Amino acid sequence: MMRSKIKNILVETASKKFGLKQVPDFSVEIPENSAHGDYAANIALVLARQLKKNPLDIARILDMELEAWSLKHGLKTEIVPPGFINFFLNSKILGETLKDILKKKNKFGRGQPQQGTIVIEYSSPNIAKPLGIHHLRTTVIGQALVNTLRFVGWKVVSLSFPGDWGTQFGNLIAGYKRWGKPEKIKQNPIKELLKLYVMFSQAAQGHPEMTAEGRREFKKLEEGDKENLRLWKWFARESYKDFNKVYKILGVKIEHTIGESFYEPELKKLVDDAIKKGLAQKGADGSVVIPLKDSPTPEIIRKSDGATIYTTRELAAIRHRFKKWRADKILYVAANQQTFHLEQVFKSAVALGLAKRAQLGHVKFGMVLAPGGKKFATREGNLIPMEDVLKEAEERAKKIVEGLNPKLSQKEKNKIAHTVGIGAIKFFDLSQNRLSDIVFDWNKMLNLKGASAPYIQYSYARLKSIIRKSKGPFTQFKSELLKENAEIALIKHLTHFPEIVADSAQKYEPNKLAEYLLRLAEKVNTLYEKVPILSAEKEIKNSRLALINAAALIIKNGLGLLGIEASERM
RNA sequence: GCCCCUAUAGUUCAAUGGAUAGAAUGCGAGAUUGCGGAUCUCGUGAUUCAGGUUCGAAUCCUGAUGGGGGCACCA
Repeated sequence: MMRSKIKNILVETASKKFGLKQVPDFSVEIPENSAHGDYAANIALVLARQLKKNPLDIARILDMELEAWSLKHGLKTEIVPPGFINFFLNSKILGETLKDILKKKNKFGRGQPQQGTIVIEYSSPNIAKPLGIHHLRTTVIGQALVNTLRFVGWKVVSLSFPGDWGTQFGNLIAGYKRWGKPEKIKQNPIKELLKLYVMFSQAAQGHPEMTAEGRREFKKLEEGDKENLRLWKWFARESYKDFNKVYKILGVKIEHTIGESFYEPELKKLVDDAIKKGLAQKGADGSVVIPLKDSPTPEIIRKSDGATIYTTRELAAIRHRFKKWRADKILYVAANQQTFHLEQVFKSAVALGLAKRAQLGHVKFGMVLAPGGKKFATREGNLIPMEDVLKEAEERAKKIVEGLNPKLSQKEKNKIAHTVGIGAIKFFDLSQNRLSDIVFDWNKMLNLKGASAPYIQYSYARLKSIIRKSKGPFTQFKSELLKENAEIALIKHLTHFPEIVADSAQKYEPNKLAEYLLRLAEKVNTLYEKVPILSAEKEIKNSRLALINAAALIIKNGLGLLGIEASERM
């Protein structure tokens, strides 16, 4: 990547020229304003204070020293007040990049495969409830992170950790025993189970004897009660069928699904060992806690009734993951609300010697809020099933396809509606900063115009349309023939793809890549309007075909990293 | 009460401490004998407030205000 080459040579040159042991951190950025070059370094500004020199003088000294290197690497430099060094790529190096893209295709921009193993836990629904709109972000962001981190060279283990164990299943079983009807559940399993759970939770409010009843049922489940175990297995089976249906629509593939219940057999020993080693303490009421420094509360790992708790299972999971996959790191793609809880789990894991703090990371994100900015709550039963949202998106997209391309076959229309509708929803999420809240709004989410996946997909389809109409060739070009502004802007943008993907992966910020793809589509559309391709003179035509071929490759690959499909027709 | 996230055009979002704060949408004006008008071009309009640090602050620090979330035997 050119950016890291520039950074490295600047560090090297500065330390040599000014006798520095440590060059302070500085940036080589990709300026938004093209007049500021293709890369801009602020090293002279950063060094000015330390060296007590005029930043412009420092920039000039560095630039002179770099002259030969720049020339060799196809860069023209420029010193600009107050002390920026701007680098411009020349047409020869741009041609080389274009060639590289056409050769490597969807491998262009890939990182070296040696960075270590990272486990990413995401999309962990609770059984006996449908996947809801509130699972959208963890699922979509999680999948994008899996794809991008893998692309830049990490070995990635993708993992879902469903909530299939705990007191809530005591509540569910208690509700079922009170009011459940097997034949009704067979008809519509998830909907009925959710109803029972909600009914019981509501009835238990202000009725401690019912709360105790729920806990008792879970305790029995944990002790291996046959009837409760049978019910639990049944509920779980139905749930996974339901999840997989939605994942299929969403195009999400999670390699491993290991629920909380998996860790049940090892929990007793885990807690007992912790007590034995003096890392956990038994309270007067029979509960067991891990005392935590720098935390307002200790963490409970066994309840006073002797049953385990979520944290206990999390700790067992951490131990298991490090062992099974020899992981260097575990990332939790989980909502901001989980921050305190996960912090407690991480601190507990460190206290028990299961992990170093730096190996555990919480990739947090804002909430999907109900219209009006309120939280969706399952207890009140107003959960919005993800499946409904996805179906609605497909239907809206279908209407648009009908209007635009009525001649396509029904089958093809459906396929395009799926690609466009699902893409729109995913992009709506991924194009925004992870941390901000999203207010759920059908119109905005499904708006197929403007800064959206369909805009990018449309650009792709137009390129593909030209490619279909021409007979090629698609890889023969002369870079000196690509000299229109629109062409140069596009090639330059393509050059930055590896750098953007690397940033996006490193910061766990898919919106960086989403933004890049929007800009790319914009440049493609501008080129499309300004520059004729099929009607151009032969050599120019071939060069332009090579260029749009490369652009199409990058769009397709970039969207793919976000988990979004691109259709050749739409 | 304590803790976490957050505040940027009317609205929805961008912007590693860096150059003239970018888009989308909305509104206004324009572009089609031509490769797909779901497009393109131009215009309009914003950093919550008060201090501080810095050559330079939307960004960092302190305080205030607004919004969301969380605070051990739920997950």
